[in-house]
This record gives sequence, C-alpha cells and structure tokens, in this order.
Amino acid sequence: MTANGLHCGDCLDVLKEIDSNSIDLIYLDPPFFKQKVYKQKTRDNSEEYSFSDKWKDVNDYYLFMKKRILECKRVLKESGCIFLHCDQSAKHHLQLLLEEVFGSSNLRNEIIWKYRRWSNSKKTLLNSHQTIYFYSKSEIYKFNTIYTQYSASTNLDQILQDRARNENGKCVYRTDDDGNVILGKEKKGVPLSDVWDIPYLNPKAKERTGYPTQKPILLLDRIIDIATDEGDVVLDPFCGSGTTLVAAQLKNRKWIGIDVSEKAIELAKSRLDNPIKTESNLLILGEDAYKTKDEYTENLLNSLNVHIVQRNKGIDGFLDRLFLGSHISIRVQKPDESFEKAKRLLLSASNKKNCQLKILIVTHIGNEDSYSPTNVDLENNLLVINSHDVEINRYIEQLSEISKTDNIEMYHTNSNNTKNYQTHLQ
Amino acid sequence: MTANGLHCGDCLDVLKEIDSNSIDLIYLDPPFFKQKVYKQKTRDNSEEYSFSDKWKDVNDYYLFMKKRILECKRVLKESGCIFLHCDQSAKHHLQLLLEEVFGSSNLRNEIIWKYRRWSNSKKTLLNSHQTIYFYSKSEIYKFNTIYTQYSASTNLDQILQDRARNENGKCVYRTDDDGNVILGKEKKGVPLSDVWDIPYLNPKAKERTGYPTQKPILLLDRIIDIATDEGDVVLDPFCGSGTTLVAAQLKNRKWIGIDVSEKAIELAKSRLDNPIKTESNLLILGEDAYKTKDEYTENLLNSLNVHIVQRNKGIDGFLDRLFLGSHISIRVQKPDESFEKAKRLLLSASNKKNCQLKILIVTHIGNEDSYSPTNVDLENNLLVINSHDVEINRYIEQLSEISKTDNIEMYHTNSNNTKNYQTHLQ
DNA sequence: TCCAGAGATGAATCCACCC
DNA sequence: GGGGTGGATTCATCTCTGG
Repeated sequence: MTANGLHCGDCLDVLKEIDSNSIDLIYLDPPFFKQKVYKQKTRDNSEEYSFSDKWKDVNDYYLFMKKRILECKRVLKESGCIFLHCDQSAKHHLQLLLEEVFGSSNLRNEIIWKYRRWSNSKKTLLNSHQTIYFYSKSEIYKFNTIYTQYSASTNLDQILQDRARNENGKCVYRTDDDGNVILGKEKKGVPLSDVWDIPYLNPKAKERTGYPTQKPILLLDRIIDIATDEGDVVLDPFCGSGTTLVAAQLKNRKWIGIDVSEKAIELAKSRLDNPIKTESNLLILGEDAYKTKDEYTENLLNSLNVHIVQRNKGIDGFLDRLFLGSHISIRVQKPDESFEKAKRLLLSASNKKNCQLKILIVTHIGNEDSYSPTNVDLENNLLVINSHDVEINRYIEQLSEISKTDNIEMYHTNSNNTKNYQTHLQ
Repeated sequence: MTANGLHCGDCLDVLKEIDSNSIDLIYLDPPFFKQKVYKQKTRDNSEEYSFSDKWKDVNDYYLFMKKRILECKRVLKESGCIFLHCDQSAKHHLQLLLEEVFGSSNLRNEIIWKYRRWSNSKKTLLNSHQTIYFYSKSEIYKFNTIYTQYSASTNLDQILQDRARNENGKCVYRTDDDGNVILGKEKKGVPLSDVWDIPYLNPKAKERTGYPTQKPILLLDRIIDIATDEGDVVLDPFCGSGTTLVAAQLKNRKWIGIDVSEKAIELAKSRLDNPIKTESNLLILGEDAYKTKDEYTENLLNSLNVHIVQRNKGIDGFLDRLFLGSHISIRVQKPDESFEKAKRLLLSASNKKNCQLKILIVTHIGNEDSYSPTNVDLENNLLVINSHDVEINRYIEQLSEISKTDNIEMYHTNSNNTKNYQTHLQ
C-alpha cells in the first residue's frame, strides 16, 4: 500500500494491508464510548453525517480498540509515534490499553488540549479540555522540539545573561573584568508545554464541514510538527472528515486515511482537493488584542462586580444585576475624555441596548466640571460617581486648605502627641 | 472524634476512629511509590521481569490506597466530595480505583492544574500539569458554582438579548410584536473551567520551605470554596505540612489532618497555631508569595494610585503623595471584617508608622453601620470612603424604593419612550 | 422512573454595513 | 472603497420539563 490514499472500511481490515514498520506518525480520534449516535447536518442541510458510538459494555469497546491498536503498533516504524485523542468517558481505559500495548516506559506525554467554549450553567466545573496520549514505539523516536515565546512575566535579562556559580556555589551573573554583564548565548524560547491552548473550532469557522467531532487543523499541525519531517507518512485510522490528512498535505507529509463511512471518505476527498484552514485570529493576535481598555480602566472595572464589555464604544461593562428589568450599563471616563463626551457615549450606547439606568465613573475633574460627590442626572437616569482617586484628592485638598488657614501644625514625629484638626467637609 | 485536630499515624487507623457520614470534603495528595518502581527498574534490565515486578508494586499500591479510599468514602457525608491529587505515574490506576469505589457516574470533574515551570528541554514536551479527580459520594452533593469573567472575545452586549429558535431551528434574537428587542435575564458570568492556571510555588520559596510537595494555597482555596460552606469539615489524610488545614482555617472551615510523619505534624501544628507569626516563617513563605491580599482587595488597590504594602496587618498601601509631610495610609475593608475591626487595625498600624491621615474604604455595609456617602472621623484623622459597589448599591436601593412608592413604571420595551423618574437622593 | 425534546448557553468567526 | 465596528450565527453541552 502506497501513501496518500483514502480507504473506506473497517480500519482493522485496512491496517492489515499496510506494511510493518512503514508509518512515522499515527493520530487516532476513535469513538469515545459515549454510548450514543452522533448526527450532524451541514449548514445548508444538504448532507447528514453520523456515526455510532454505542457498545455492549466497556469490555466490548476495549477489545475493539485493542485489536486495532495492536495493528497500529505493527505498522509504525521503530522511530514512530502514536497520538491518541481521548475524552473523559474512556480515557483511563484507553490509557491502560496503550500501556499494555506500548509499555508504560514509552508514554512520552499526556497532552492536555485546553480551550474555551460556549457553556451553560451546570453543577460541575465547565468541561473544557481533552486529553491526547503520546506514546512512542521505542526508546529512540523522532521528536522535533518546538519553542514558544517567553511569557510576559519572564525577566528576559535574566535569561539572556550568562550565569556561573560563585565560590559559595550560588548562581550569579557572569561579568567581565570591568564588571560588565556578559550576555549569554541566544535562547530559543521556552520548550512547548504539554498543555495546549488552541481555540475550539468555532461554530462559525469556515473550516467546519458539518462532520461531528471535527478537530481544528491547528491541533494536528502541532502534532505533525512534533513527530514528523517533510515526506514522512502520517496515518489516521478513524479519519472522519479528514482533518489529519489535510494538515499533513499542507505540511508536505504523505498520508493514509481510513474510515468506515463512505460519506466521510467523500467529504475528506473533497476537503483534500480544496483545503480550507482557519487561521485563528485569537491565536494570532492573542487574547490581549481583544482588550481595548487602558490599564486604569481595566483595574477599576475589575474592582467592581461588573461584566466587562470589550466591543462597545460607549459601554465598558454591565452590572450583574438588573434594575427594574433592564441591564445597568457602566462607563469609566477615559483620561483624554471630557465629562460631557463620556456621558454622551454612554447614553447613546445604552439607549440602543435599552438600559434604563446608567452609571458613569468620573476619573478626573476638568475646569468646566462642577464638584459634587455623587449625583443623579434625572433627565437621563444617569448616576455619576467620583472615582476613589477623585474623592480622595478632593478631601485632601479641602483639608490642606483648612490646615493652611488655621495654621495647624500637622506633622508629628511623636505619635503620642497627635493633634486633631477640626474641619467641615461638604 | 471532633473537628480541628491533628493526628499522627497511618491514616487507615485514624480514619477508623472517625464517625461515618461526618465529613464534607476530603482532599488527598497521597504518596506514590515512585522510588521503589524506579529502583527496581534500574536494577534489572529484563523487560519481562521489571514489568511484572512493577505490576506487583502497583498492585500493592492499589491495595494500600483502596483500603484508605474506602474508609474515606465511609466518613464522607452523603453530600460530601473527594478531591484526589494524582501524580502522573499513578493517575490512571487511581482513577480506576476511584471509579471502583465511588462509581463512574460520580466522577464530577477531571481538574487539570496547569502551571509554568522552568526546565531544560528534553526529548518530550515540557510537563506542566497535574490532575485532580473530583468525585462526589452521591448524586446530590454540595457544589458552589464559581463564576468568572466572560472572554474578551465575547460580544457580551449582544448576548444580553433574549434568544429563541425560529421554524428552521436557527437561533434568532427574540423580539416582541412591535419588533423591539426583548432583554435577557441577569448574567452571572462564565462558570469556572476545569483547567486551572495557578502558579507553582516559586523555586525560591520552595527552596526555603524544604517542602517540595507543598501545594499552593490558592489551589486549596478554590477546592474549599467549591465544595464547602463556612463551618463545614475538611479532612486531609496525608496532610504533610498542613497547607489544606491552613487554607481551611483561614476560610473558617473545621479541619482534621492526618500524617504518618511526626515532623510533618509538628510543622503543621506550628503553622496552624499561629499562621502569621510562626517563628520558622519559612513555612509560610510559599503561601505568602501568592496570597497576601484577596483578589477583591488587590483589584481595588490596583485601581488607585497607591503603593501596595504586602506584609502589614493593618495597612494595605500608601498613597503616592504625602499629607503635610507624612504618609497617607489606606486600608480596604475585608469581606469577613466589620467596620470597627477594619478601623481599629488601620488606626493602630498607622499610628506606628506616624501616618497623620488614614483612609478606609468600606466594601460592605453591616447592620450596625450607618449610611453616609463619605465622612471624616475627626478624632482620628480618618477619611472613610464607600467603595463604588457600596455606593452603587445604595443608590439603586434608594431608586427602587422611590419607584415602588411612586408606582413608576420603569420597564419599557420601546426605547423611544423612556420615562424619567424624579427623585431626591441624600 | 425514565426518556425525548426543547431551551439556555458563550465563544469567536464571518460578514453586512458604516463612514 | 477599504478599514473598522458591531450584529448574526451555531455547537462531540447540559438542565429542565412533560408525558
């Protein structure tokens, strides 16, 4: 059997046709023992894809998988690796199986694929990860180390400086004879962790085919990068809509795909002819790119019980409670913004969202604005609150005025002799 | 056996002394006999021998754990939960054990604790997570949902609208007969995910405590928040230096700790007797590094122009300006703290530091406290400011009162027809 | 008591619409 | 028009309800 082929049938049968020691990487996304049938229609309702994940019992499932995993091991090269995608329901059974077949010493990593996803309230923590077991066939296996960016909190100087141990065995930065720090060799970055933060294939993504359980190409990209070089052979015995094969093709690897469903094979074929890969904006830009607020505003909002809104020009957040049936919007006055402008933006955005009550937090007092601790704009149902900073400054100014006019000595080095000042605050 | 006790001995023996159905939460971080397995593997190169030998060990371990887990189940209340912290090498065996004892339907979550770690690259991905299994004793169990912020990429302002499905099963925004938007209900936020990003004890702190397996207190905080209320009983059968118990104590939970090591019990005792002043403050350094201010206080302080002070019981920070030559101290009232207590702590600490002017931010209003927007305690030169939350709640309550008494209809589906309300705020 | 179906759900891409 | 703003869309879910 030569590479780059799609095969329809039980992967046990097809695997038997494949030569021993011929495959570099196997990725499996087998049925998960969910005891249900998966059905999904394409967006235009033209096609329905389904597969059954129902079993007599765990043993039935275990045996089914064992036969196929054993064949997988046979066809792998000695330097080959297998990545098995699991979910909660069967993962410990699958890991036991892999341990039995490949040996516990060949477990290289337990990879956690972590993502955020549409949610719902439920009486547990929100399930937002899946597990991929990474085993090698032998001690000597292909592994391309991937480096990632240093985290923002990392002190780069620390990394780039050369280090040595001093006479006490302590770690110090190496300096030259004049006491200047010697820069160390160029660092490549942090080796990739076993927890992968890759966005879940968004419901709206073009990449979606309508096939259930479809995985993002980005996930497979990473696996292929780690375990293969160009020209190597990638095998997916449960290929479904063919994500693995598309990723392999785009990276110039050879591929073999197997699936029992004729429809799946057809779909995979058409995807391979015209591969669409959604480059995740989120991944490219990073989550911070979506955060449009300055640090001060962000901090202030965080100190309140509000839900922060990122994509609205007028509203910075909503309180987590309603007022007479409608949401309460909130805005923090921006540094370069007059009171009037802040108010205008908040009111017009709130109007669109049917917010009855609005809250504006004043962060600086311009010349034209009048002092008043808190006030309500009755015409607009707008509550205006001074920020703590504004409040504090206001009082301190008043106190300073008073102490000046009264010529009170306020500074004491002896705390037992504290004088009090009498004052009237508005 | 009553709560709040440290017991030295094999937890199997001690557990037998504990009443059935008496514990709300059990957290275990059991040892795994890595060493034994490791040694035996290096001693003998015969694959078969080491395999079977290893199995013998794992079975021993399995039996050892099973006896203890069974006792754990017995002492748990029907509504109780168990959180088992697993080492990589034993995790699937431990999960099988838990499945056997508690039943697979009582697995609530597989929690991934993810952290960043320094390491040289080896020929695998960088191992940077651990697993915690969360089982309940029965279908009906205590679970406090924790809500987090929405993702930055969420269009929060639009998902506040109510939705429905149209005749094609597609999701649409719901409108009334006039075509106006219908608002959704109050939003609480996103339920906490099962992947937790909590920093590992930093190497320095770890070095000093000498307790390599000590878990960050934030991790225990979260578990205790999820599974217990105040006054509930927390049990840690392998308590080590007592992190679980310290966390429980700080959160006003009762606790029982067990460990075989007399030294560990002694250390735990000294931490619990006086968690702040412990002479060997090495023990609290790890915790100190990550937990000094609770999150709310931290956020509030960040929104002010203050220098945050970490290790002062009375003062949270200083303003970056002076008042008549002396520093201005500031404190945020803590959630569990009365106004009087907060004031006392701030004043006594400020007195020591010779602060003339002190600022106290009130974060919640108790029954005994009087309402007033801002006031100055002239006797103590203390400025008292309500937090924004307090201020907002105060106003909304007043508004609600007014709208009730005046029988004003505040809810409009037509935004062009917004009624204003006339009110007088104090 | 169980099972099927509907409703609620937030993430994040896509795309219509706006200057 | 093109670059940006903001509205529409939909899911390897989960709870709840009704029969």
